[in-house]
Amino acid sequence: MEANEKGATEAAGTGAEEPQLDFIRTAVTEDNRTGRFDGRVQTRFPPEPNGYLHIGHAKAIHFDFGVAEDFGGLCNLRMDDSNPTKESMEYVEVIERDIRWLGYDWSDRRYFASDYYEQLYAYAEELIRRGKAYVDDQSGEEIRRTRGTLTEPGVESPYRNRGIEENLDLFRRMRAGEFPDGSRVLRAKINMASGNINMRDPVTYRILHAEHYRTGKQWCIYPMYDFTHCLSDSIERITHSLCSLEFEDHRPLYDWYLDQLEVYHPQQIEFARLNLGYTVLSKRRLKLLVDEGHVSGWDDPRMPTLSGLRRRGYTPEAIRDFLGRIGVAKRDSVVDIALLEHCLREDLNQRAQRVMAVLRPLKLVIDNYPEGRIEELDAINNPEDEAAGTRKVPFGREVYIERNDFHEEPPKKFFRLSPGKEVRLKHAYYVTCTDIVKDPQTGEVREVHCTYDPNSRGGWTNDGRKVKGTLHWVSVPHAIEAEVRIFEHLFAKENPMEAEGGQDFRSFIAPNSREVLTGCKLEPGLAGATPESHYQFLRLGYFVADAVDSRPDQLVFNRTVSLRDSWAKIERAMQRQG
RNA sequence: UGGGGAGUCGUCCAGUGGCAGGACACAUGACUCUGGAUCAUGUAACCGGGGUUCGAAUCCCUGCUCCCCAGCCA
Repeated sequence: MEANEKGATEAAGTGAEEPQLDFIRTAVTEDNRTGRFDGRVQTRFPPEPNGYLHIGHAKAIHFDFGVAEDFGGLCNLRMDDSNPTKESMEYVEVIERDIRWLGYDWSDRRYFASDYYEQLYAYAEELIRRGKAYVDDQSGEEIRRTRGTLTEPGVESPYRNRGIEENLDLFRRMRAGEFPDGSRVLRAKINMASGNINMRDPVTYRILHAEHYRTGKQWCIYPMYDFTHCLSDSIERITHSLCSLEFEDHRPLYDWYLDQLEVYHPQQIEFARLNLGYTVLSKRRLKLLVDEGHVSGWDDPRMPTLSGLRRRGYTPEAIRDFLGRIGVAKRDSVVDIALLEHCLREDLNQRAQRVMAVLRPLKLVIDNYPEGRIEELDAINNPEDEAAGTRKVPFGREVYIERNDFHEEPPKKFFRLSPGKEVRLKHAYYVTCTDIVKDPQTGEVREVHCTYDPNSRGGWTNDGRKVKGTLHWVSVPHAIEAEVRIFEHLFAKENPMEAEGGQDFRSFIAPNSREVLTGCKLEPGLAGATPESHYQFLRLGYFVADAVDSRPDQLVFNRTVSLRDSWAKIERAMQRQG
């Protein structure tokens, strides 16, 4: 029992107290206690196949599937597809792939609202027969105008009191395709003066001579969300219909349709959707980023989509851990992206193999090391996992080190390589900097010379010497080359939605959120690395072989997340002090 | 100014009449062949004002602030 996965965290302290249930599980528990649904729990995850799933959806998935599992129930996957103009099979396939990748299973319970069209139509006729719906001949413009405002009631349609037979006839002819798009709608007959605008005779069916990706040209009228959703839930015998806060004032309508039709009636429960710092979680806005080319696609490693996170190197375990930690409530909130990154590092730290890679190479020549001599040194694969074992890494007279691991004039507290200083080459030897070769034109450091201590083989001596700095390196003749992509947050502002003065979230897109480094040097063991394999590049961060662009003979790595960097922190602090 | 929601450390989530707690972040120290990891410690909050009560984050009154709703989108 992983408490976090179950959404029930141990009470603080002794752990002897009752587990703390979130407000959803508390409600479900109460329903079970009273026998409201005969102790049955059935949920559903209802995406519309009009875009890729993002981590906000993952929160919904986590609760939809998690609540069902906790109470011994089931969760359906249902494509909420009642708008033929926006949906496609491509999205259905990606949605399924991403949910599976996250680690959830709907077994054979994949449903489509579009499979219920015939039954929904029958329900609509029944609504008419009960005098609870009417065909309105007004235009969209007229309907909008007569809906009223937030403070003024709407006015009733002149067609509101048509006879049942006339309504039935008209509705059937709508279905038969006798009328053009927008000429008529079916409306629920509720209350044009309601303070809740959703209840002011909401449109239930509209005419749309559009081809649907599943039903083709079979239909030219399509049901609206509120009607479709509650009845789909009812048809599937859902007990708890979890959704986000903005549907709170749709709940009276959800309940109204079911009550009027006197059918099985699930309970809708709303919770706050996820917001994350430095990104946007809205399918509409993410689609804009894709369509306008701000990113390379829905799976761009900077995107908060599940596909993007996966390509970036996020693991499903890390994401689910995160989802378990953020909890659920009804207040709007913005979760610190640092928590997501923390969960990722924690997961990868346990299982990523350590390797050495130099991203911005600087040649280091060990003058007293015999020319042509090669040693195979032992390197630990993962200090967190002894079972991961060791590997051999070739070492010789010339190695690449990271350019910023050398400073001719070291700043305070810098204990890496600088003239006269001794550092350790990880797994190898102690070296002491003796000389620098500069480009006569630019003054740029071309190579660094040093001597090594033969007694420090393996990176250790027993003479009590304090060598604080440790550098990663790659042997020059053995290095393989790779492209490495460094990513930063897509937005420069923590809450991109706080745009002012006619601007929108796009004005905060960070200009350099993607940096491509070529000619990076990797230790030879990385040759043939398979796409989507995770590594820790020692001292740099976690990296993943890109699923799309990396080839065994032409490697491309994405930086998933950097290691925590306390040196960068010190640098920043010193900068602040001037 | 109609209707529906929500206000607890910097952030997220607990606490529902009895010492306001956890996680992340931040800070300090220990340790370290990754300035990683790990360990220890610390800083830090109940939207305001009244009231009830021995006692209020919790109950009552009142005010304030924030979010959502006027698609033939979901």
